[in-house]
Amino acid sequence: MNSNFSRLILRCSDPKHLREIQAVLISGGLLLSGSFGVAFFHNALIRAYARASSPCSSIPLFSDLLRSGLLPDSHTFSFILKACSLVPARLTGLSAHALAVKLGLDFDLFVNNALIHFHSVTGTVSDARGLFDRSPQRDSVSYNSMISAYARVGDLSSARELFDEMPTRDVISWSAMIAGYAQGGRSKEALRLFTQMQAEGFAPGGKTLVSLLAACAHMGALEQGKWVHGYLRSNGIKIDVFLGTALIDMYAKCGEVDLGLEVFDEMPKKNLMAWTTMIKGLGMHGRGVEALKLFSEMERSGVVPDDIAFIGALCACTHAGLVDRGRHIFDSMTRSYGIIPKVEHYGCMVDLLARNGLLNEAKEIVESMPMKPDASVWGAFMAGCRFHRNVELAEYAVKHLIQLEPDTSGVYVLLANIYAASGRHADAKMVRYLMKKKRIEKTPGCTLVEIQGTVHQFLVGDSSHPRIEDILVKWDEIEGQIRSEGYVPNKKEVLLDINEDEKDDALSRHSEKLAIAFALISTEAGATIRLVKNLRVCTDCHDATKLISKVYEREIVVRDRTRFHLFKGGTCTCKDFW
DNA sequence: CTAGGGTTAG
Repeated sequence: MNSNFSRLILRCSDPKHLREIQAVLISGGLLLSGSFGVAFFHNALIRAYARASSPCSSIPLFSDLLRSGLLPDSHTFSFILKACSLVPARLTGLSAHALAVKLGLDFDLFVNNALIHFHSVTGTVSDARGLFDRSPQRDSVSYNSMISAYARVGDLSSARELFDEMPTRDVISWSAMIAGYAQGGRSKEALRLFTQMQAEGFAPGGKTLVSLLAACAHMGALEQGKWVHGYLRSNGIKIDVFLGTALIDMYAKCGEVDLGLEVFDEMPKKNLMAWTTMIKGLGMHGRGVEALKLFSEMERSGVVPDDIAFIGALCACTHAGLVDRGRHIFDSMTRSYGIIPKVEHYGCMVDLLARNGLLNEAKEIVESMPMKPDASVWGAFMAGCRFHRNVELAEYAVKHLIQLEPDTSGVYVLLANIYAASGRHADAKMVRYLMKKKRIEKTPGCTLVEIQGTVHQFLVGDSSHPRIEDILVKWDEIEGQIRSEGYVPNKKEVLLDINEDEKDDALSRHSEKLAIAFALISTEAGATIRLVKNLRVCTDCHDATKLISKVYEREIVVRDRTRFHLFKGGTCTCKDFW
């Protein structure tokens, strides 16, 4: 009887069933009955709940146990620590730790590792490191916990140090390190480590591939991402919500939302994150109407949107110019769901209104919002002023921006561009002088392009690429071709006070132009070209790219800082609105 | 037996 019950408990992975079993035990008065001073079922339940990712149910059981005078064993401790790490519940975990010390329990490898993990999640990395260093013995689990602890706080060099020094690495060590690079935005290193992992004969699991897909999404590495998708299929790895969401995001960020939609439609279970990712993906591609349709569908299916989902919906309105829908959604956020708008939501509204030329309404929001507008709010406002060439309001915005972010180059560059575009060259000069004086450097424009699975990087004015000669020759040819289609270099936004020829030159060295020229000489006729930019695309490059798509009969997909542009036959899906 | 690695916004 006893052993049957505990076997049942330990085999059970569904919290609902566990609660049923618990109810039966309580009604039979068996829950706290123990043999040899140990509450048998009690311990088993604590373990099972922690394992079934229902940690909140473990903790009250533990408190019961302590009140009953029966003793937990050291296995129970590792599970209660796991539960406390998951919740997370630092105080309970600490008292458990103290109790274990008081009881003189055996701190074996399992308990020690659980402690390291607990402290790394609920305390500081250095707490965890202290435990790690003091442990009488360490195995790969201890190392792996420390690696992910460092990765979580972004200390990748410490993580890597441990990774390199550990005697034997397993799949999880590799996976933790790859995840660290992916989360820290160091996608190239994530990919490189993955290649190395495979070379050393480790087969990646679903969890590793989720991180890898995030890295692909970040870099716009479609070929790599597709390879992962193929790998999943050919190895029969089930696409759960995590993998599904990561795939959707990867396809969306690599310019193939429709492939993302296919994955989305095939997902049997969709959680909030999956919906949000799909909605945001459509929004980025300017497919706002579809995004909002999905948002309503999500609401109908009973998934309750959170603040982030609303940001997705509002962004979708912005990129598709749906002002009234945006206003309505902003209201319904509080009215229907009781979500109090955060700065970000006000930022979305300001963006939506300002981009659509409703500058005064946007200004009213900035001035009346219940919290202090942050740099992103002023930034959105200023971008709108710039787009609609309202120098006066832009200056007003910039005064606030410079106060909030006195060391960021973007503000100065935007202001100088506004002045230059409206012919106020003396003011533009003044801004540049300020930048020089404050030693603020302009963030260099950077474009990535994937050619046959390899990602190439171009910086503005960059001549480090091995084929730079060919690239420049090609650009001359391109420029000649598009000039005959009506291209006139748009020098308004070039802020350097150099002569006209040099301005042409500065423009022609923009990183996306170099990348496009390179893509044209290294891909077959008709192949789609995909670029990822770190900044917003400039007006001149946008005009040029439209014409290139027509003259060379290529589809060119450009991922901006915030959205996608699909150039085809001389037009762009953003409808010149970004 | 038990412990360690995962996805979205700005």
